[in-house]
Amino acid sequence: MATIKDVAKLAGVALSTASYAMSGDSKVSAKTREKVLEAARQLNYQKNGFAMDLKRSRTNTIALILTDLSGPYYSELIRSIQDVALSNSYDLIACSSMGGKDSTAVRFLLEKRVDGAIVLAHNITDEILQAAGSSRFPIVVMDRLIASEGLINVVVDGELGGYSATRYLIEKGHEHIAYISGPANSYDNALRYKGFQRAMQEAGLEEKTKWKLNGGFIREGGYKSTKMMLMQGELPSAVFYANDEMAVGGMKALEEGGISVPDEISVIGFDDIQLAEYIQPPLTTIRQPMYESGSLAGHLLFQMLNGDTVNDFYKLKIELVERQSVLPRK
Amino acid sequence: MATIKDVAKLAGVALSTASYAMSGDSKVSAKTREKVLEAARQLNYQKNGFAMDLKRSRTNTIALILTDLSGPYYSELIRSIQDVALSNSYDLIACSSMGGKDSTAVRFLLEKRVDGAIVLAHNITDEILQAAGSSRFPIVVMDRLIASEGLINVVVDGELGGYSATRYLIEKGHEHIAYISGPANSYDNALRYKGFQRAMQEAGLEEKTKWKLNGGFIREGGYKSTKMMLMQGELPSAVFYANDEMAVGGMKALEEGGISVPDEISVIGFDDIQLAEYIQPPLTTIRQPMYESGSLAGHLLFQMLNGDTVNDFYKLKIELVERQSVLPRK
DNA sequence: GTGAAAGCGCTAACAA
DNA sequence: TTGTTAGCGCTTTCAC
Repeated sequence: MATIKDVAKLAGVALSTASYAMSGDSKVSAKTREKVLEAARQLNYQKNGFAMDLKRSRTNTIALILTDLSGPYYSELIRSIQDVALSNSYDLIACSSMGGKDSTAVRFLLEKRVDGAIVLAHNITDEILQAAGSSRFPIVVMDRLIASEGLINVVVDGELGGYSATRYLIEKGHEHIAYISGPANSYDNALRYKGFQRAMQEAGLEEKTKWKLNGGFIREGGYKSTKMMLMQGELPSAVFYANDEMAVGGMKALEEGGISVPDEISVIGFDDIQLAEYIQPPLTTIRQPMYESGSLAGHLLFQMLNGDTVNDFYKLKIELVERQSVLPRK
Repeated sequence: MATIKDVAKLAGVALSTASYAMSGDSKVSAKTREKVLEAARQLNYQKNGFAMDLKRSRTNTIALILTDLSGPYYSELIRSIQDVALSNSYDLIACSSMGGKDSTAVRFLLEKRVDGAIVLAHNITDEILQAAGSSRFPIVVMDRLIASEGLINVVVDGELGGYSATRYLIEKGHEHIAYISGPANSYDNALRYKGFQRAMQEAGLEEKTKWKLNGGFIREGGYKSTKMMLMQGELPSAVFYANDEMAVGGMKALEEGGISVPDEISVIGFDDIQLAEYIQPPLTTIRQPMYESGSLAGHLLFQMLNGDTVNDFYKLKIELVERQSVLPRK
């Protein structure tokens, strides 16, 4: 691989002149620049990114860290952050936190291979985030509340979401409501559940433990826990799935069990994933403002990168999307 | 930010000893190592990734380059590559080629910020790929045929796919078939169209230019071109959308136009995206072996990284997924 | 087992 | 305008 040294030698100029010429510095004469560029072309020269970053100690890149790159849920979020990054002429890379402590994500965070990060990955521990974040390395955290230097929180009001979903069911006359939950350690799930409880208590409704099942936020989990609920005999009149993926799995289980949605049982989800609109019946759900929150996260990150001070906590509102999976109880 | 130098000083050892101690080299005594580790802890030391990469001239990272990170289509592909990377204990980052020449993707490729790449991004030009690829920087290209040192091709048999889809329609008795195409410059689209033409010619069927419309591979495009087709009056008995996204858009247009699928018009797609199964009616389509091709691409990349020689061309077979959007012509 | 020193490829301050 | 040179932070050879 040719280095800038080779280029300089071939062009018959000093190292620095070659460097200046290639970065378009105005102090090199047009003639010299052309000579250098020609030499670079001949040698098929490509600058070494690391050397540059090392020298500059800036990468012009931010990272988006997700639990699982292949998850289809985040596409709007990614898009919004991509837009912000692009308009700030920063590069964006996405990396997965699969692998926990040894993941790509953690290395990027700890070894400062980027200038800042947006994190939405519950398997990255608070300790790592706290160790990584600083005023010189801002991190926007979107999946939990955590306070530390350089960390700022952008979250969606999950409690209100859980409350609204439950309230909506109650207003439709439902009294027996099941809650299919996400993973026990999930902050998001905890919030949604808290909202669920608040609405239930407020309405003087009883929450049955046999109708609280764990679906781990995945489709398969929603399917299995619904099957289990079916086997228990008595059915609730409505089910609140703590996310849409589980609702999709659950509706499949219901269908297989010959239970019609929404005639015999009402279903509400959470997230408003793309599928929600297309599934049969279209799923009533709580929409998370993905684009907005991603956009906000991105803007905040760049403000911090520019040395501006910003608040360290932002909470976004949710919105109920009424479709056809909920019917008033007869 | 503390450097290894600070750590060494605090621990009272030489720079190199500190380095050895932290990388777990066996020649440092346990006592010295402990001293160093303690100092590192005190200083909250984190190694600088770039300096390491620069020195090592290896990054242990591969990149997956996609046109648009937010596209939901690739989730299986990403998953498979993620799996392979993880099992080779390599890091994987995903970056977008949005922004063309100035995109993150191009910088990563040209500046060798990773050890190798898998590319599925039609807006990266052949020239860039050819300039970037070499035996020391392998690239697996999945969206076109291109020969150059260090480049290997993994493609899906799009021509056969286009042929099979069309053939299937013809066997169901359809004679008037529209083709909604992808972007003009898309290699994938060209292939699918070629297959379409072959099947039509073979069957002695005439291809009408008014039934060849461009939908740009996006949902909106499928919607618009279908609207346009509707306005033209005469309808084909079947439509071959060159990808599922366009089919989704198209089916919406058809529904709005009061045309029933599949009773009045049959529809076939290409890709087998997740939605295909859930849309009404479920979409008959050509499945691309996403997981398999991603897995293959990953394995090949690592073989090249290990210095093995591999063939430079692989073609994977497609598969027709029969659902309910096609009916025999009455 | 430990330390001194070279150098990865680049940028930028300084000198000429 | 051009050239010389000092590092950026790290790994690794080589001498002790």
